Amino acid sequence: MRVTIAEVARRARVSKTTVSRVLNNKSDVDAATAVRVREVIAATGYIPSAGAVGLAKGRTRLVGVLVPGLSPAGVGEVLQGVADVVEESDHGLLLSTAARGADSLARFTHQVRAHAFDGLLLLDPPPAVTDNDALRDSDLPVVVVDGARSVFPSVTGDDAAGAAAVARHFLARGRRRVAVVTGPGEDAAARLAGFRSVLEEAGSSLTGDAVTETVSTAGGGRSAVRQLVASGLAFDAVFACDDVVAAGVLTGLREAGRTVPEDVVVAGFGDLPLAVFTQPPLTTVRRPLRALGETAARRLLGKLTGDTPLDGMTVLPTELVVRESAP
Amino acid sequence: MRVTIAEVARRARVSKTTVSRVLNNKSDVDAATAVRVREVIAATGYIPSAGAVGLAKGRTRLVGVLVPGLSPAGVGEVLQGVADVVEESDHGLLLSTAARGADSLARFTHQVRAHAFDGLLLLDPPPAVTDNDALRDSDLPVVVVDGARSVFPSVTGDDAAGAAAVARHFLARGRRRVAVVTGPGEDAAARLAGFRSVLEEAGSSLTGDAVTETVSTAGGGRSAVRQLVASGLAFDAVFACDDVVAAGVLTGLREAGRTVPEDVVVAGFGDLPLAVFTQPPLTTVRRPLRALGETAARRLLGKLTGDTPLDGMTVLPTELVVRESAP
DNA sequence: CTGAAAGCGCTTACAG
DNA sequence: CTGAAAGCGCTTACAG
Repeated sequence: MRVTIAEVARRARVSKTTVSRVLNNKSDVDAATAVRVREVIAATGYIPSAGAVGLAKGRTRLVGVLVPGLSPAGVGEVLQGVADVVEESDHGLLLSTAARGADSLARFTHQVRAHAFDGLLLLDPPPAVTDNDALRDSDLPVVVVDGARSVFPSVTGDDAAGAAAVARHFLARGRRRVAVVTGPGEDAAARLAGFRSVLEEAGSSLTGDAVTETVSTAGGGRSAVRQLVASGLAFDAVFACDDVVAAGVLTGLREAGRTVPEDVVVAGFGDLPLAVFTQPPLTTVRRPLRALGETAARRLLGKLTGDTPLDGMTVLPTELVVRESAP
Repeated sequence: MRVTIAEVARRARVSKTTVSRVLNNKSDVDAATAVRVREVIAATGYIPSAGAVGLAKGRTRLVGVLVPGLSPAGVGEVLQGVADVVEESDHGLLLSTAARGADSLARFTHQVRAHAFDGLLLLDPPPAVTDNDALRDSDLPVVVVDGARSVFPSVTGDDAAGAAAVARHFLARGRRRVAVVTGPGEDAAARLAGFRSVLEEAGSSLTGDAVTETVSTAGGGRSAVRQLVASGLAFDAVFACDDVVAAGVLTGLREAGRTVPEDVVVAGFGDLPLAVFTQPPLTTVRRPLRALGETAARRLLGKLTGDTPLDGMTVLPTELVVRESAP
């Protein structure tokens, strides 16, 4: 049989109220009484029921996390950062996935309405989530990681600065005929913008031909290079807005008989695990994935446990990682 | 103000009992009454408090999942499989990490004792977890994924068969002088055993010199090759018990001036995302990661929602994936 | 310093 | 078919 607060109270010959006081470290308990209660707690291995405490206190000590999916590279790292902070604060992590579209959204909305958690972390949320009525109506504390133009407080990496660092690196190495392979979405757009700004400052510029938009896969990078080569455009550097795409670019260049980094230097974005395994290894931009998760979680918990107000956007620095693809 | 069952009852002019009946789809409710109650529920957007339901029913509708960490390759895939099944069954997923050693374990034990979830999934759990007293004492349903010799019901991949397939592939290609780079741990041992058994059946065998144990990193694979080359052993094939190690083996061979796959063929294990990005891409063994998660979750939920008994070990097939490193 | 009682928001016998 | 009451296991005014 499960031991309850009533059982502890009986054994310690006090009321449940007093046991509760000891449990919650309230003052106003006689030292000797407290000791006795603690002894009984230790002897019985009593742990308060999370559910009952939650109901009585009106909070769950649970933090919800909504992720786009668990397999995409990077999600695990961010989540690890979140978990580290949340676990340390003695909260639980309730994980939800947005992988199944409308169905996922319905489930998620339900959880919000059911008060399944005290606070919420949104990883790269789709608009359907951030515009969600249930979420807006609730006064649930929310922090977004990597959500573009979100109405909620957010934490993100300085991707534009990272892309700018790549551009500067290219220029410093004397590469002037630069091509870009970009993906769909706002993240890629922000990177492209950061990259372009440096080029323009330097009096160089990116012509329309030099920018290829493709899908964010290795296949996309490879065919973008084929297209670039076929167009006859001369280029001695390629910036891909994503490491996976960059890996495809490497393959495409190899097939086209161009050497890397001699003929063409290549840089990616993200510093995914694969970046060190390509041939040659990729120069890329590291996003502080773990720190993004940690920071977001810390801000949320600050709101939950203290009263740190929640607003604005935190931007974490990115870092240029130089490897052989663009030394 | 939050709308409660009492409020719904008041508006529908029935008792809370009746609202509860409608909520839980009990029969014995007048059709017209049920309609009226449902209308009020819809109008108010009422959702039962997860905490209160949990307390009253004695279950949380939460499934706990303990992972070794979120960044290691493969964990995300398994977790995705788990999430798909758990979310579909209308349960929540309470995620815990074993990344912080004793501290993590204490937290985890606490959750078990606090009845924070109705059932538990353990991913590649350390002995400290499976031997945990709190866990054994509780009658919590548990399913283990990839736990060697676990006392709990488990789901795992047929690694030995996968390794055997690699050995057969090598032999079929006429490679007789085979070396193995293995890691620490029982997983690696199982793979080595499967590999070795095929070789012995074929009258070939693996001498002590041909087996190098190293750490499970690219650096480990690289130095293992250096060592192998330095030893003067002749070899025309390398089986690495892990893709990351295999990637290091590739590097080591390149440095030693051996071509892959001409001089030496190489196979890894795991089919991690990086396997397609190495040069040449890796022949390897695919473990059914997502299916492992799905199967484990399905078994656990079968126990929770139905009464499917829980025992024994489910072994899922692995698959040889042939790429250019060992065509 | 301590306890009886009410309350958190539900569900479940029990009685009708 | 329906409701009053007790109960799930805690916490929190309130009174002493």
